[in-house]
Amino acid sequence: MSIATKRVMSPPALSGPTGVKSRATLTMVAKQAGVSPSTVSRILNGTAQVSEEKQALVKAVIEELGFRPDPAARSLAGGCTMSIGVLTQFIDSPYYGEALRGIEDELHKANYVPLFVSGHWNEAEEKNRLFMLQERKVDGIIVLTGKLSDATLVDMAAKIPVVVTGRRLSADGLFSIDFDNTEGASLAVRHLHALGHTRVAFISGPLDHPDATERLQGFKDEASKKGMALDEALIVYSDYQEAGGFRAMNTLLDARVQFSAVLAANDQMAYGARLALHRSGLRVPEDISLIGFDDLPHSAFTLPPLTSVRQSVYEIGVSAAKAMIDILHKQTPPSRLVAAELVVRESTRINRR
Amino acid sequence: MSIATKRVMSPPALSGPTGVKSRATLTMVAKQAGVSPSTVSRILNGTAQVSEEKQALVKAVIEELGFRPDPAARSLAGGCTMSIGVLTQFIDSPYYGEALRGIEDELHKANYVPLFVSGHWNEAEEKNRLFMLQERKVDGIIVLTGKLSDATLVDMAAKIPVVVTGRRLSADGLFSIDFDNTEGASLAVRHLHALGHTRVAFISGPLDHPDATERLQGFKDEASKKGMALDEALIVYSDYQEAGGFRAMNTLLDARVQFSAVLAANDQMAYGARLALHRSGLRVPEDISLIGFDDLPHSAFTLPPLTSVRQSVYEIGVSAAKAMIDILHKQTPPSRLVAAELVVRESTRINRR
DNA sequence: GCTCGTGGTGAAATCGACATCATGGAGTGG
DNA sequence: CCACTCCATGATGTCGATTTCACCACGAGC
Repeated sequence: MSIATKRVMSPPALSGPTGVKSRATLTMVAKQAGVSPSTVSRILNGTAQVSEEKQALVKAVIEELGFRPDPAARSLAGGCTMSIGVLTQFIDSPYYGEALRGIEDELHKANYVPLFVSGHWNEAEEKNRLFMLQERKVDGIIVLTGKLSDATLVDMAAKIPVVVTGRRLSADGLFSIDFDNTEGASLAVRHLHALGHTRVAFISGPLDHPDATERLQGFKDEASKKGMALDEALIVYSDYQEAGGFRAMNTLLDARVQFSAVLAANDQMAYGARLALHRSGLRVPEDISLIGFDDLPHSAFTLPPLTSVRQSVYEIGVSAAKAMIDILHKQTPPSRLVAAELVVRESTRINRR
Repeated sequence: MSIATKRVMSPPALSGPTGVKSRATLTMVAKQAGVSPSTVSRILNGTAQVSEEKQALVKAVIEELGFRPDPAARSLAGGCTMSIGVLTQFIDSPYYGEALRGIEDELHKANYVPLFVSGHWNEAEEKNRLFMLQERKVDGIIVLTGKLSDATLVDMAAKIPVVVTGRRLSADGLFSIDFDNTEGASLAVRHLHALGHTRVAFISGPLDHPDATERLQGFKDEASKKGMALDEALIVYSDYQEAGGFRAMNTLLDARVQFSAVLAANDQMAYGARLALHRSGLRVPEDISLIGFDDLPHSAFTLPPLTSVRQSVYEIGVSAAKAMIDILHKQTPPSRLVAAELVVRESTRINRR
């Protein structure tokens, strides 16, 4: 209805930075340059050889007309859409947020556009969104962790390039980027051990998150290696959220378990735990040492600034995007296992007890 | 997970474990139902009247084949793409993040898909991204604040529905949703005044953000109305970031200005300020009261939990999305001015001095 | 009784780019 | 000098949906 009216106002070209673009079409470029549309297309995609002069000529015309191929038309005709689907879990997650930024920045450099969708840690929803992405003909899909089975991903990779973070997986058209979660947890435990802590509590993430189990494993392994206490009472399970960390800390406190340090499986839970500690009159780090995991940007500003295991999530995002571009360019991306690093701030201290 | 096979039928129409499904096309539906493609299209978009029986028949076939119209083809043919462009500033901003979630949730209900792009508080970049969005033929655009001129937005609204937050603006095809920033700041000042604070410092956001100037204005107005101190030395300008709040607090402290309370123009700066206060041996709230603005989810877990001016950013997102859907349905969205509300926690207290 | 809408429908053109195929001329080899 | 390959390039069909136009039947109006 209103669509009919809209179409009329195109011709008068106002191609300046003001932004009103009368879309130039490939055909217009062709006519203007005195060649056939096929030739223009060929130049655009480098599909076949074209003489130097025409090439230059056409490029000039493209520039002049400010022509940009229509993604929809491209997609229809079977070409690429220059867009990459990105499955995250919650669009406002402080953790994955950084990865999204990395992806966006990197993709933009290569002229690709990300399409962000959220799976909300729900397998059915993730599948659904992935399906939508394919429906929208994205050229590739980046999956940030999630609950999908490996098989699902491998299957999908047969049809479309996939890059997945948070697992170690390899298949045709599939590339994965993993963090060293176990090593990260070990790092934290070693730090605590060096400070003389022998009884440290662990607030775990939900075990249906693969990274949560890895972090837990890392904690257990290193603790037992160092001969530290490892009773079940020292471990509580929570949900990776602030409120969950708060509750977890309280159950730990209520159980009257003895410990001089706490390792939280992510920073958000550490924040909550820290508040719970405060409510119980326990000081950090004087009475209890506290370590987080992820080193969210905010952790440098908590009270006290939080010691945390750092994995540059931004870098993960960048790497994932780069890997995707590589795959799209038919190159094999270099394998990357993002290393963990301990950022020591002020929430940990020597055990005086 | 083995149940997954049965669960998928109407919405995603995923096929067997292989996942590969040769997309049913409109033409296939038409043939299968024994009608012409035109008729199917008409039923799909309600473009014209179709007899009851054919309508039912075709709908059945669509269901059976799991047909979903191809967005690209639709877009090409001039129909709608069922996608809405969303311009945010940083994809990982804790503030806008909530709005994005609201938008995503609401849009999804109406079967629309958001396309998130970031402007990075850079006018040229914002224009550029907006341009890309139009190129991708989104059906509408939601702009979260940003630095674009009102004129730019109004111009754009002539071509495509626009919903913008953070300003009060009205034009054809343009709808705006604003928070009551001034009122929010007033609220905070009144609270402080009631607690007996007469000298309160203000850490402002960058003045090229319209909301920052409004918050500053609200602070000034209410402070003078209550006859509170208002020397220039009490006001410092920063960048809405944690680190900026930290620096701002320090300049305030270094300048040896007298004050018993601090109002930060957003929570992130309040976090930074709080750390700076701690570094100087000042306690919150015993020595200094502190109020933030935005009430980020995290603020309930800071030490002490932060009193803050709440504006449900999630709601803003939802409202923006709803308004967009309304416009797209040719209805006039109800005007909404999101009210501010003070969440009193533990960072403020009676002034004893 | 004959025209004039009008509601229901199909045929065909179109959107913008890509891919296949056809063509004509330039370059080799026998 | 003819045949044959090898370009560069143009013509044409295709992707999947929308939309315009033409058409047919059926009542109503004069």
